[in-house]
Amino acid sequence: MQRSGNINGSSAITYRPIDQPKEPFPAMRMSELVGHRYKERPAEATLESHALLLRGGYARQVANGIYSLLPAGLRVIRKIERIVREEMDRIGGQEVLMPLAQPRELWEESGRYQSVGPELARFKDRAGHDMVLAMTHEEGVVHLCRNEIHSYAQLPFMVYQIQTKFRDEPRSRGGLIRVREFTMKDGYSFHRTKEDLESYYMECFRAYERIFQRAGFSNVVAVEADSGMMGGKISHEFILLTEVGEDTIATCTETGYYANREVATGIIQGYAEAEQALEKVHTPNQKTIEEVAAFLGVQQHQTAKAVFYDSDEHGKPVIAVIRGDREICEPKLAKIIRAIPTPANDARIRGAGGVPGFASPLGLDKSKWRIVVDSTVATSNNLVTGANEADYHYKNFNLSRDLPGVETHDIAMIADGDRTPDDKGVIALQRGIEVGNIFQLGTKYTESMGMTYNDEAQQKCVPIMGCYGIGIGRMMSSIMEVHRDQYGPKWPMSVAPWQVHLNALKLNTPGVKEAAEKLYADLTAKGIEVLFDDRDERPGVQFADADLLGIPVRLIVGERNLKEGNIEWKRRDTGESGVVSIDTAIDFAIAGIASGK
RNA sequence: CGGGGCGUAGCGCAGCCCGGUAGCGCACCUGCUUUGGGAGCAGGGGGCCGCUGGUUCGAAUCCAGUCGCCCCGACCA
Repeated sequence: MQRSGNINGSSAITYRPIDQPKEPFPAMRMSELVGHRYKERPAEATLESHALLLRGGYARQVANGIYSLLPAGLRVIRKIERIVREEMDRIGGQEVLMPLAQPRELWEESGRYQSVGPELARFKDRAGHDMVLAMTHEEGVVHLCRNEIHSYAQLPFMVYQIQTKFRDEPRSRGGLIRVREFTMKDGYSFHRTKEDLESYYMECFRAYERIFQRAGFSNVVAVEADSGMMGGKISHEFILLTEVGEDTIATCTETGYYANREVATGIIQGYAEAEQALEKVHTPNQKTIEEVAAFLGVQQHQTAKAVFYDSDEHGKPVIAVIRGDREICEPKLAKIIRAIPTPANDARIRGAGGVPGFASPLGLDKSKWRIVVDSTVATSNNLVTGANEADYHYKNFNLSRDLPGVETHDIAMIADGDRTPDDKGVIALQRGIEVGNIFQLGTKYTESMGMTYNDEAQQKCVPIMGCYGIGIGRMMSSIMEVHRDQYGPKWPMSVAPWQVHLNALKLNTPGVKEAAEKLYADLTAKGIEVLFDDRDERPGVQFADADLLGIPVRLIVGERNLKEGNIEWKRRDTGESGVVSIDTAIDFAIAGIASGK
């Protein structure tokens, strides 16, 4: 299979089919399974998936945001990885493996040794060399590839890995959803042209849709995102919409608009009215928007508030102005001032002539301040704003009249009920978990790290990069969060740690053990991934454990049905159950597995 | 980094105010009885009461410090 859109004579990436037979994971006996399950909910778990992760014997915490995986958990992880590998291979990815520990020099080449904060773990090796633990592998991949690629004929290509990352997050939480050490699939593609990157980016986009669909997610949406510290322009996050998510997403099902709240734009209602004369009013000790609005008897949207930040890119203090009923979206502001907005302290504000609590862009020395006004202030009239004088505000501030020519941008945080950018729908905010992301990176890393190739005219060119991440452990916890009931997870067949859970009840009654052992042997011989509960446990214990292990198909050998030559079956997902003749049980299991659920 | 909470057996917790040398449930081990949704009885093992220092005749308990974990916020591919 060849990808269409062969650009500028460059060779395309060769896609590979994925229909090779899969090696089954080993069958095993529950009496030998390492990792116990328990009844009591762990105190530290706040999310259901976190509680089940621990209760089901999938993982154990070692330190804050650092986990070990037990066999049951690792099997789920391996299944997820298998799906990811197949889809990455299918779009022509080649698997590589780069180190977690890397020398400082590599990160100085890209500039990130300085630009990234304390979440980049740094240490010295025994020889005193500065080292880092990679939090992502752009540096690693450029280092790896820059000496392998010399000609345009070698582009494009994509390499990927499934490797540990370490990020010293200020705060991890939620089981495997947000951790410091985690496994990520990260892929990197290299292209000659922007167009080639864009077309491959879309291929990867579609591969991601297949991955999430195969892993059992029905409501993952791709949203426009902020590329943040990664650099680059276009990026998408794949967000699983769920109430327990940490990210907030602006969504509109009517128009299909989806964007991370950090970058979401929309149409915010304006309040236009006839301009009235500017008037200074005494507002003793009324500092917050709530206080001022109440004191003057106006709505919050009839005010403008000023928020101070330290230094734009030129070191000037920043005053951001927005209508009083709205919040500033700091990532948007960051792009405009080309610096991370950090709130300014009072001394800094006063030092430049501002009056905290009664601040306003009116009357500020424009040579000392970077003034950025949000569009909401432009679309409303007669606002109340500070007078830059203690205990005084102005009424009837009108931007175009009173502060003509000031820098006006969209720096507002979008809210429930705003109109979509095309004005055809209404935005609703939803919570979600970011399970993957893709970036059109550009040349940030290839350029800074000196990766070049020769084109047809012997000219040195810099490859254009894309990068593509998926959090493997985060996917596992997210699947558990979505597919579960009060008793445990309900693993989709594609990621289930085992395909069939075989119970033997009253193991020591005549015939039961023999029948179950034979079924276990036959299932195993057919290449079915079966977990055989061969313990002489009471039925309640066995069933509770089976629920916590969440295996899709359960087969129960018990005295009661065995008399008729039958065994019972039960589906973990639907709760359906029935009996089937022991002679056809294997075909029944195979059919259940083949149904893919 | 700011605010709050908690560290006592593998897990969940009581005891701490009011100081006297540690207890309950689950789990684990032995025996008997049980066996289709986390059984019953009997017996048993397991604790530097997070760590360090102080007060005291005596500290799980009071005081100081320190480390760790959890939650909220800030932060964040």
